Amino acid sequence: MSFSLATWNVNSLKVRLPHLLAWLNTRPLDIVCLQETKLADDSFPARDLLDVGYRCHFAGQKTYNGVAILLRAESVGNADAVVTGLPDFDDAQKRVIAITVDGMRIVCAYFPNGQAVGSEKYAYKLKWITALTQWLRNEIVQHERLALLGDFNIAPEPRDVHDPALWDGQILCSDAEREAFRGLVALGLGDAFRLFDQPERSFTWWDYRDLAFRRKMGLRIDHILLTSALARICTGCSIDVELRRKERPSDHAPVIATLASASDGGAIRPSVLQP
DNA sequence: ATGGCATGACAATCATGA
Repeated sequence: MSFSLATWNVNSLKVRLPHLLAWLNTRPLDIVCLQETKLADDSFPARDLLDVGYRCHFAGQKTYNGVAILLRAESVGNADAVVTGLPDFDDAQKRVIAITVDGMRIVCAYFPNGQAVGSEKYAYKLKWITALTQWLRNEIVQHERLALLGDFNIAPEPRDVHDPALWDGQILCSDAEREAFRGLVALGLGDAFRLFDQPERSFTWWDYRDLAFRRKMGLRIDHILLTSALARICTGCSIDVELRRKERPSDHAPVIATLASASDGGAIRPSVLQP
């Protein structure tokens, strides 16, 4: 038996709801983290998702940001210890929701974009990531099995960028952002995608403009990070680019990680977490 | 240096994204 975790920046859940429902019908993922829902909580389509078999937890606002975690009722238990927002970081922007379910801590995050290196939004981005990292340091102590999924708005390495020279030092690729990403990894988290051999030019976001998707001009900025206890039972991680091909797509494609169920005993493959 | 495209709020442009 296996268990799947996914993350997808939908760029408006209102517009992308048909895509999401069709996707979940053909591919029954167990836990799905969404970002940029852009919906106030009283507008969240909980009914439609329940009709296709998912219970939802969400923290949203009108127009901007907004995060949600969907749980497949058939295979996943009830959520506990729901947290929205970062403790000790006063912020009106809805970017974080965390739950405990089936012995796992699931953290869904929409990192700030940062706009431009040196801007006020860039400073906010770095401060926000510092607050996230501080909070997770304690969460990881309390939850051996923790997954951080979301739109990180960081391309961790040059190979995560279609044109590394063009993007070098730019927003999403600056030294401070990449250092912040390594700071999260240093908590004891592994990038699930890099636990496995992957095709070159694997990306999760492509600009709507300039036929960027068709020209394979993308960035890998959406990630699934796992503690070693989960990385040990992770059997695969991939990007579902098919959703980016559809009519009126999100500019992001989902990332999916597959875990062996705890009952399988775990030791599927050795941990390859970086020190 | 700027716009390209998409979304939402709002009612013609503007903020934001990455």
